Amino acid sequence: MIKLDRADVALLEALQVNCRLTSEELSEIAHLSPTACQRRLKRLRAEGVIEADISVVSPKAVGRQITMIVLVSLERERVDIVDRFKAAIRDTREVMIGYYVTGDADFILVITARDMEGYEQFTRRFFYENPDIKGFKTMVVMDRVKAGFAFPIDVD
Amino acid sequence: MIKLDRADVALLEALQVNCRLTSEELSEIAHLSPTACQRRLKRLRAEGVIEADISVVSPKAVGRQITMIVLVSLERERVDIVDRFKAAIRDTREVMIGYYVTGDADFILVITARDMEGYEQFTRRFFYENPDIKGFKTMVVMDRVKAGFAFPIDVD
DNA sequence: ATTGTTACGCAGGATTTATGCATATTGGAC
DNA sequence: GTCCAATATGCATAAATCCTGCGTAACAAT
Repeated sequence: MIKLDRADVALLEALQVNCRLTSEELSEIAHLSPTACQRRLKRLRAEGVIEADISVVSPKAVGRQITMIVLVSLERERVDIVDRFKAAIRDTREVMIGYYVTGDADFILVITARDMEGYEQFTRRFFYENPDIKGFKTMVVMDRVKAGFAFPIDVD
Repeated sequence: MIKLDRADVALLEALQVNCRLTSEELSEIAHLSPTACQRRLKRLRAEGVIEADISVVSPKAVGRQITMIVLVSLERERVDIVDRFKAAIRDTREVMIGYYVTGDADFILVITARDMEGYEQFTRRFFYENPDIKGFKTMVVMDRVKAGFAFPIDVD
């Protein structure tokens, strides 16, 4: 785990919400000069603390009308099967989020599709044609109440 | 739904992965001048197609060792109760993602905590003390296989 | 205390973004 | 098809922002 001071935390919390802030704006938040802020960000990105800087696109605005939560159970929890499914998740662009979990299912996925027909086609390709999968259960997202990855960060 | 041409799509798909690309880099992707790319992004942001530009921070790197998926069931599916819980989701920073869903549960949440103790404290505050909640079920995330919001976008 | 390392702020250069203008393209009416 | 208004484009340039080098300050170890 990386050692973070108060300024790092302030920067990270701000950037989790808006990563297009200028160094000037960040300097006000972190109480450092703009240059120091830049350097810290450079370090935080190099160290993998900041994993990515991404734009969140509204699925609905671009024609992806449905979002599905899918609980997936595998035939067996063997390492090779798990790893194979992890790779499938990473290689499949319709899968926005994929977590390997304990509990009711082995994996939980968040998937977008144009419509139900699109989702059905996806299930055919991704689930039914995959012999590693024992079953899956779908929940339709009716409202993306909150979609982000921001969380509170504590000073070390 | 917003009308998107090939260039818009190329831009959006690139920015879903990396929103720190320069206009020059984007111009190569979209086959437009850098200025035109800037204008398109300005429009896409103004129209809400791009909802946010965010940095994804590694929870583990900053001491948030556990991520939980929580299925929440409400006492009743009355509008006021649902809206109240949606507001609670939005107001609670530990909740990174919150979807209102059909199926086994009413809501599905993604929550980070420092450790099990931190998660327990959170459940006390957020679930047990909320009379609107009938029950909740937790799944521990063992591997954040894929965490992002990128999906494929079709040309209109 | 000293010393070495790391981080800082400042100044200035390099790069990127924003803006205004002229021109090109597109969409709608006929 | 033509014509015209609206919209989008690329270019040039101004403004803003980022990056780098340097000297100094701060910190950690002894």
